[in-house]
Amino acid sequence: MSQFNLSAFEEEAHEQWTHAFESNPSDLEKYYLNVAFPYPSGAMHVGHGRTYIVPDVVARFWRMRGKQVLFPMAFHVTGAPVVGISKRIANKDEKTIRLYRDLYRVPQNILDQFTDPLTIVKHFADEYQRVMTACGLSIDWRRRFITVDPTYSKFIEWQWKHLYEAGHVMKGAHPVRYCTVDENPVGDHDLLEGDKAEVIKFTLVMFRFSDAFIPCATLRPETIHGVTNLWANPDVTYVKIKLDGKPWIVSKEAAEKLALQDHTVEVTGEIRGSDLVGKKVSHPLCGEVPILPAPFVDPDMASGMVMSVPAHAPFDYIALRDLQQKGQYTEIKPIPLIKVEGYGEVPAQYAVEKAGIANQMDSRMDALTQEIYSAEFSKGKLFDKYGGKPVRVAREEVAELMQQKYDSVVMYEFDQRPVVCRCGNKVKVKILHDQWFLKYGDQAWKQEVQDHLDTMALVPTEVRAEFDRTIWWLKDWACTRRVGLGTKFPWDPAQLIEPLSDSTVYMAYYTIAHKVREIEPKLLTPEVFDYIFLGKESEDLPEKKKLDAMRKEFLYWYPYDFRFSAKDLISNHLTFQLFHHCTVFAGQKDKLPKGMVVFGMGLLNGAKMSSSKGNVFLLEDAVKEFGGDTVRMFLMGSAEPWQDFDWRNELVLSTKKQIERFHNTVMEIKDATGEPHDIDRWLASRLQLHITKTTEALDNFQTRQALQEAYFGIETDLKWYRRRLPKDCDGSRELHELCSVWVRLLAPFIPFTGEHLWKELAGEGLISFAPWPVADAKLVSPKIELAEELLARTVEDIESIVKLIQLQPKAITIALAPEWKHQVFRTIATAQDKNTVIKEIMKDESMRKRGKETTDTAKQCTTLIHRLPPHVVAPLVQDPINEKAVFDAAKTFLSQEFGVPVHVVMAEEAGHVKALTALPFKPAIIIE
RNA sequence: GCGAGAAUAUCUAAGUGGCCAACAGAGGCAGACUCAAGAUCUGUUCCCGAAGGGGUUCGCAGGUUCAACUCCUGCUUCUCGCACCA
Repeated sequence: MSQFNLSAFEEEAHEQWTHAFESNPSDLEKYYLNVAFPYPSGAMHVGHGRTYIVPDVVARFWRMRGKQVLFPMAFHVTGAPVVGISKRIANKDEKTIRLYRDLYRVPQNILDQFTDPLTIVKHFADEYQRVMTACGLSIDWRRRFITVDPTYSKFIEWQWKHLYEAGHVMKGAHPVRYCTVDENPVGDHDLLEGDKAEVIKFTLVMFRFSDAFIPCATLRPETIHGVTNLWANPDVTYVKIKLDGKPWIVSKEAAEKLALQDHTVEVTGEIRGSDLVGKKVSHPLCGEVPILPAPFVDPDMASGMVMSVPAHAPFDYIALRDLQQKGQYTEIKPIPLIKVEGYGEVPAQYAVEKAGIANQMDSRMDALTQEIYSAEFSKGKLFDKYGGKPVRVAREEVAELMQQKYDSVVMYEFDQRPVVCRCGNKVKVKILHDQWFLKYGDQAWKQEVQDHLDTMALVPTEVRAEFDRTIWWLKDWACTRRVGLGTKFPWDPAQLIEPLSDSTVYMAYYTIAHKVREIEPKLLTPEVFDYIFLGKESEDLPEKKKLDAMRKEFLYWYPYDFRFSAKDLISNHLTFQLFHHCTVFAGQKDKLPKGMVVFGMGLLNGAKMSSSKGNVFLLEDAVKEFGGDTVRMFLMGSAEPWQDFDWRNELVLSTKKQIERFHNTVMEIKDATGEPHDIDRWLASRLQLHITKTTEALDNFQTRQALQEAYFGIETDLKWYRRRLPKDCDGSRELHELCSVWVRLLAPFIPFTGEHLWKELAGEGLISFAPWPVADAKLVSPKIELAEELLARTVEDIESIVKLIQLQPKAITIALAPEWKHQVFRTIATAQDKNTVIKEIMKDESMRKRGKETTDTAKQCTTLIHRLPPHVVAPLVQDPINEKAVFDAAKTFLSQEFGVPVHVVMAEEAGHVKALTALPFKPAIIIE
């Protein structure tokens, strides 16, 4: 007799699985699924577990359904993070070392080698494979690769050649966050502060000051007509510079920034802010305006000089008001120039006064500024004397004018500050040259992708909106890098292909990964891949025989059926890969991806899993502690894939008990020898339903739903079945078939236990390849199920009455409704018009004779019909069951259940008032 | 701020107009078995009830409907994404 011992089952199964899931083209229909490959920079936690177990369950399901399934895996090692990690380890950074030594438990001798980034990813790639195998993932490991393999690099080069030829790769300049100390662009994760800051474009409006220009940065160049003065900070020292040879006056900080933004900057002198105050500058369009003192002007914000438009900018309005209240500059009046509905003559004044704002410190100032900004931008129009154009048009025109006529430039600046690098230095905006882009901003390309997306299957359907939005939101993507691991950029070998951009068509590479290795990398020209993937013939192809084999693999497997990934990849990777597929396989619509399944996130004890915070539970530990099947079943059963799930050890523990219970039940009943009873037919009928529902659920990737049906659904039925069996019988020989079905339905979820039980059941071969159960329509009997439901409901009713009256019953009588009540029931259930149905019934003379009894019955039946599920009412009308026969047959069972004699009579024979309440499907119950 | 979702009993969670006091699991409580613990099994787990019933519920406030957990409107709260990074 088999004892429940998960780790023994696991060992048994692993032995048989070693090469079992290596998959080759065959005569069978294929099913190709894949998952976003991991970046192995650390150990796997249980959150990763689900990401890979869901596709495995699906893979196992389709394999059992007779498809040739390909489930490959590889490792993404390109990029910068591990380079940083290796540096930190080399620098003996305590926090990093603790993470790797203590949490990920990397042995010291290996940790010592982590100063080399490639060693890190190779170490964890091996670990990933080990843990994935421990989880029972049915992966074809022959196809494993890492993204710096020379052959893979060749494949990337081929892919990029196509992108380039399609005109999607472009060289350009690009503003980036830049640290002048590190002399490097700064990514989100390198920021101490300001990760939400965006780079925005300021127009510099040029005011002439003697022989130089003072540039004022603004987002609203169209308000130039309303400038009444400039603001300068009297406590700041400004510098005179030559910007590209032209004399300017800006803050010191601004001079440094401009130097990073494609300009030559030569500092020629200094001038104190206080020396500027009171002077006049000439307005670019007409006349002169004064420079006023303003301590609030931040030299580190854009040019360090501000133009004041008090009619439209609340800050300017208040600053001016403050000065005027001290009796200064009273001659200056706000000059309105934009008309916008609902903001009076002078919008800034109107808004400030309406809000009752007293001074610049008011916390509502920002919101107010934003409000006016938006209102004017969307609805505002310039006054006729200034051209009468909408704000959005005028803005462009003034910006244009400044650059054409006044040698103004665009200045990039953050929309909020401070932005601080990890090193503590302030981050600036730098324009990077020799930067290459993928033109995701290209409208035609977007449209191609959109057209294809519309034909794809997306699970869950809600994510479609997010994909749609991403496609149109994507802008050109900087696709080369200077640091990290990766493939050299073909058109500039000093740079590397950006890591997200090198992992977009690799699903096609899987189809040949194990074979392409046999060819020397240097022979892998673009022509070779053109032949394999596109069928393009060319002269002198090397190793033609091998290429043909690969071509065959590709044609057999591609396109992939489903790609699985966590939902945070929608806005980049998952959409990128569609762009790339559309280009590389242009003109071959049948090679484009067919579907995607997007997952939710993982929580640990209710909190987000995070390696850096130490809130992780390592997958390997989970498998060791609870067993692979337990981890699988828990992860699949606690939520549907696209929902967030929460890992809690207590719950996992009870999952293990469930598997044990399943194992023990199967072992108990599989060899039952009893003769089949009527209830066996019921059980068989129910089983077909569970087969159908489990299959449907897995068809739709609903792992939780499937598990509910396949595990709990069958278990509950089995309980009722065993309760219904005669005392001396512990099951019929037909239970063997039930066990066989049951074990197979659960095999995708708990394959280790599955393999073991399959052997115990003397099943043929491995359960991993056993045929998936198919519901047999001949075994389905709605009538038997309905009769059983009647019985179960009646038993429930009796139980609840017995409990309520707290009497020890001596006998139970079940009184059945007479035929005329069934007639009433049927008439009401089928009635079109609920209002006239009673009249209809009363047309019958025998009904009329019963008078009130009939009307009461009609009312009760109406209520009852509402309460019964449709699946009960419908058959009751079409093909009524013989209640007498049902209860007569169950008499023994009923008296056994309640320990008293049970009588079954027709209501009119009962001679008891209670009997009169009998209704169809709800017999009267008389307890004495 | 913008975009995409979510809110159901102690927890996880099913439920898209009448099957609903609401599937299932976990947990709690009571009981059986046991010397005992664990495991297992049974009952119970919003309130009331000595006859299968009644009452109040599914974030908050309204609305549509004979009928709403389910549809509509507004509000509140939460999660995810907003990129040059895997």
